[in-house]
Amino acid sequence: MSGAQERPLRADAARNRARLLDVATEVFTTRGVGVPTEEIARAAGVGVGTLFRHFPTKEALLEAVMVRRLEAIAARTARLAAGSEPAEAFLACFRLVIDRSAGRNEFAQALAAAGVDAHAALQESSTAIRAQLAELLTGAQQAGAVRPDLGLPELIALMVGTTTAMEHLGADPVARERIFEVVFDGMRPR
Amino acid sequence: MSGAQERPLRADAARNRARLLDVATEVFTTRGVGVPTEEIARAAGVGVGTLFRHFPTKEALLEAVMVRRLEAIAARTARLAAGSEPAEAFLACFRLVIDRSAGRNEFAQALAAAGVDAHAALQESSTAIRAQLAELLTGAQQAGAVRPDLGLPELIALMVGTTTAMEHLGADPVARERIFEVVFDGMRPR
Amino acid sequence: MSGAQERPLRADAARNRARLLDVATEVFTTRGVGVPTEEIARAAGVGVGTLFRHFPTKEALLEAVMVRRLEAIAARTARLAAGSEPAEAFLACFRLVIDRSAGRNEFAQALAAAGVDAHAALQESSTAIRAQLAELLTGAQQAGAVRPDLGLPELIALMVGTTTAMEHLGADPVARERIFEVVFDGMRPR
Amino acid sequence: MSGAQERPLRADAARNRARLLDVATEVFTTRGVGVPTEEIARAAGVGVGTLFRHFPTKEALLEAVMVRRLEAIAARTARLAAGSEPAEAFLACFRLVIDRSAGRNEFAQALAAAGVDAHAALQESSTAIRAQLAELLTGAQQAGAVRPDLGLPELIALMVGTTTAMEHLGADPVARERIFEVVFDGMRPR
DNA sequence: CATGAATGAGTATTCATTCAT
DNA sequence: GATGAATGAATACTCATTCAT
Repeated sequence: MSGAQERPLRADAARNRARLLDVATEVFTTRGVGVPTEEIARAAGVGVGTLFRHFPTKEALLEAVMVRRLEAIAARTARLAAGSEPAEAFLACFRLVIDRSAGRNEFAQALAAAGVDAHAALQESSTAIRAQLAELLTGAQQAGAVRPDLGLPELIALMVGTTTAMEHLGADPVARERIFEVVFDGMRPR
Repeated sequence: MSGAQERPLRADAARNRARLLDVATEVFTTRGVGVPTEEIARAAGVGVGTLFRHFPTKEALLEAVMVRRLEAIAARTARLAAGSEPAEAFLACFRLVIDRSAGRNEFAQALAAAGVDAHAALQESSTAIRAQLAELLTGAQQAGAVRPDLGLPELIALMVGTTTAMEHLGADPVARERIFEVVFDGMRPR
Repeated sequence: MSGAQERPLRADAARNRARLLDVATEVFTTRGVGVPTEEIARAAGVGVGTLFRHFPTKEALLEAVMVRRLEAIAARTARLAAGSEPAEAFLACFRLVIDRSAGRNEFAQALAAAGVDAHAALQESSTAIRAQLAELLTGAQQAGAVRPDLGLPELIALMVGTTTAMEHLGADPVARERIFEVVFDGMRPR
Repeated sequence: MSGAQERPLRADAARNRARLLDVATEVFTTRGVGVPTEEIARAAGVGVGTLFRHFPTKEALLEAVMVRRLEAIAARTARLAAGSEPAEAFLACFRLVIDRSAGRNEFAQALAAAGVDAHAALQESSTAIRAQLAELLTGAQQAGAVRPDLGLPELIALMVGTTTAMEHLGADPVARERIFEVVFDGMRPR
């Protein structure tokens, strides 16, 4: 499904790549994208050279992290869409995106920004998710569960906005749920 | 409450300070906080030395910019609160905060950062706004226009989130209005 | 005569700039262009930041060094051209270029390379010298002292080549003089 | 004279070594010595590891390339010396060296670097050529075709210089020939 | 033997901040 | 007070060389 032909990658190389991605995800998410590459490499237990062998640019690393996130979301979304009725699936997916996008805002924003600039891989997986979202949205609208005048751009904006809101709320589950209620109620037809 | 007594500041010094604040607001808002101090100074028509005389740190400059913004919002809010009935005032104020927070998100978020890390001056004006918002919120709730279980933290989170959402929508006024509708509808009692 | 309007430059700044140029000339000439910027800065008694304030790029520094050399050569050449008869002036100038171009070859080559790629300033002073050389060449040819079929490109190639030859000869003055004799004899009409 | 006894080298190993040398010659000549080892290995169709097994150092690779060149020149020179009269042989050999040294100058200069710093193998083949050149030179001088006061060092310097000159002239065959004429005329007894 | 992943010292450049003019 | 030159720590990225697979 991906256009590039990658050779299997040696066992240790694959492990390093994975560690790098994990560490980068954690670090970018909690401390922002300003963290030095060297620190990421150290945290992953490899030298900088290794980091740059796997990801030729810091930006490429960031992109890879986001692609992985987006793909995870897309996979879950697909499962949700398949297993429930439209309205439910739509809301479940909305929650999913919010939960998975948790972390530093500058980071989460890339979800939407992807559609605008971004490079190949990101573009691709971002497009995939957008398509899924569009379908879910239409389904929920046809089921009468969501206001029919809400477009995909607004939906994404609401998702990004909700993510940001959640970040500022911290962990309090009651408050978080209240935010979801407000947004979900607001999206219903009047 | 602040320990230092400020002497009146010479006329030209005051003018420089004001220009610096104006330019910094513009620059931080449109291009983010990553812009070099030197560039800000140049745009304001002064040397870097002057910038650092007025604001001992880049962070201090950023803070000053935000304080000014918050104070402007507070003033408007006060006027709104005085001149309209509670529910209307509440919504008008919500819009106001969103519109005035426009620009780079990292920036707008400082509103909420209040209790967390911010410095004295920011703390202070942020607290002032929070008080006003709390009052407006309570008023709107007593008037039956807003769900009674919505707390101040959730309100602020919604504001920050809405700001973010707006940023991602760009200028399209119809879409922006739709976001407002969703959030306002969602805040109403069920 | 130079197109850019430079303000006078503070005394210390001028001194630093000059030191930087001197050190860079020395270092590039004797050890090649691979020498780290930091070392050049240290040798000039300034921080790297200062180096980069004066020359925004390592390449810019190299260019400045060469421009200075070229300008020095051009000035001397002009004086030579004015004070002697064509044939003599031509040969004197040839010697001058060789002597002034001494140093690491990669470096000296830039003289000719200048006409090909190079940036504004270098281009300019390089063009100036080329014009002078062309005039001297023509004069010498009309005086019957140089083969008439020798063009400016060949002349410059011979200069660069002679410089290289001299480098490989070291300081032995007799051998050096013999090289000059060979080249000068060779340039005479047959 | 060299202490290590080399075992015959497996067929594929020999092939790899040869390919490496060919590629390195091509690459160093056309793009300079700054090209990364990895790229050379890739172009030769082997891994870096293999490159470093055959040549323990990048410098060693460079040296090997030059030795091969020098040996090729030496072989041709020997044939020339055997088959023509002294004066002709001398000039033909001069041309040969120039033509064979074509390419990046830093490269051609190794010829002269002989007595200065070079390592064993280079030293050796360089010395061999020098001996041949000395003989040819003497022959030409005895035949009255070359000024008798020209020593071997000057001859080599002239060769290196001529190579450099040629590089700066590009491909124009007429101009190149003119350079040869100048140098050859210049070398004649007065 | 071949491979290519890992390493990490080394390099150019930026930018907040200080201080001599 | 204002200026802008000087500073140097910090940072992304490269590349010769080593070594596990």
